[in-house]
Amino acid sequence: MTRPMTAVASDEGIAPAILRLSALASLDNADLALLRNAMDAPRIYPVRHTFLTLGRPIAEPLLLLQGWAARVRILPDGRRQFMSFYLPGDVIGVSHQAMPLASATVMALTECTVCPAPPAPAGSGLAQAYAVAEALDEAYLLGHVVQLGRLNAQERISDFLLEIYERLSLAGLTVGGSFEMPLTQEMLADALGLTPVHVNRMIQQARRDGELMWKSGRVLLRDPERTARSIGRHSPQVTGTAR
Amino acid sequence: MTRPMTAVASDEGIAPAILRLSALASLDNADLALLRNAMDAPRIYPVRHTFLTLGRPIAEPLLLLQGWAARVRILPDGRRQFMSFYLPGDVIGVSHQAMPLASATVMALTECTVCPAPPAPAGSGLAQAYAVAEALDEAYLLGHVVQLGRLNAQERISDFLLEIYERLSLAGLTVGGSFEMPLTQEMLADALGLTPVHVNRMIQQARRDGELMWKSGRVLLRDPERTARSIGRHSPQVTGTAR
DNA sequence: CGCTACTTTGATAGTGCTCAACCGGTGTGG
DNA sequence: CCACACCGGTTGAGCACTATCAAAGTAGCG
Repeated sequence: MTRPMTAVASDEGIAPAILRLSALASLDNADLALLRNAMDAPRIYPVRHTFLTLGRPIAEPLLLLQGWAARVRILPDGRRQFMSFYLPGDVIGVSHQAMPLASATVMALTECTVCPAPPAPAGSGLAQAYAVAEALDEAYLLGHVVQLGRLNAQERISDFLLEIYERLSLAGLTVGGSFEMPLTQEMLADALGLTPVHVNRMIQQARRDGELMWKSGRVLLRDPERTARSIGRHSPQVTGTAR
Repeated sequence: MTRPMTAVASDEGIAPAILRLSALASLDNADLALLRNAMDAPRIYPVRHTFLTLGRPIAEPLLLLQGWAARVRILPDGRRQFMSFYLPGDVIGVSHQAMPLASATVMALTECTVCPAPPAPAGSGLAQAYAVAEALDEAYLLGHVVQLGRLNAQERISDFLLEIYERLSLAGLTVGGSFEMPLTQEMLADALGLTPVHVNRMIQQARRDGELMWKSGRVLLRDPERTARSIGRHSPQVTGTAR
């Protein structure tokens, strides 16, 4: 457990989160006020900070403003598996239980800026946004199961990058087909159930195939549409209204 | 879509579901009355019935009384992946959205008896039971990701059978270390991200190792504790109170 | 400038896949 | 009552994908 630093959040830091939540449901001024208010108390945590620990109580849900975090499980022999990722605008630690215990450990993969997720009034747009976010979360988790179970290495990497691309787009964090990718190839391997070496080789092949560019923490997908079609990817759709 | 048959549910049909829910939270007489009442209108669906279809609206949550169902995804080229299983006492199609769309297709793997899941009064034991059930569901899904990502074939099979054993125990559906396993090896393969042939070989090896017996739809785990230890399995724990 | 962390490369091994065939039980119809 | 079909389980041979081990290259950073 590490201590937060008090943050002087610049506007560009919190915009993605608001943008993302707005994309999930229409937020009115009251909702936005709640969010802005909560964001007045941002906290910054360093890499490897543990937000939640498997089996320990969940204090309060957090809204991720900046950075990446992930649900992770470490096996006794050291094998590691990332189960899902949290990007700006995602909510960490929602539960509908009275005394919830964390169903997984959540760890900061980069420096992370967070704030408490403001409780949403029943029926509000914000409540709806939370619900959609939760449903999306599950949809991505289901997608991850399919990835691991039935896609080969090449397909897993493409599918993963497409998912991230799509999610970051909702938060306005993509420029053209490109976005920041703070994960190392080793982390990617631990998300995709592969070894770092093999991930490296498949990425190089994708590069040779002109599918993507990947340099110094930034990924450019040459033709997301085509790639998506080639691996039969279809994006989660969990609400009748949004998008 | 197939038509339900009207059922004359015998008591042994609904007991497992009540047992399971009671194991998740303490239900009072009002809760039990709600359940018993809902169970008065059981419906029986044949194998391969589709309860929910990916992207289509969810009508009402269902309580599974008898049989097995699963969330499944079929890829364009025919590859199939089971993402999670529903056993007696599980609730199919919970959502916190206003107009929820199914995040996956749910299909009956055996003949299934279901009834509408009675709406739970806020704060009731039943509501708590639903919440815990939902959390458990997610915990098992996370476990599935780890299985697929970081366990080898042998470990996946053991882990899967242990999970099923544990879940059926909650519903009182195990006798000693044995329980009914209606899945074919092919379905198991589609759950574990393997081929049927390889599943077969690994099962035979487990048999030779004296780890399990598997005959005519019934599995006996010789020493669940030892097996669990050997693969470092630890059971989900998502509530401070129950169990 | 020298760490350190990350990426890249090579050689070899092994787990799990593919294809193909056979076996055994069960249910059905002649 | 037997023939046949069907489904699920079993077996064998060969191969491909991915892992493993080891080492070298590269980039950021104090």
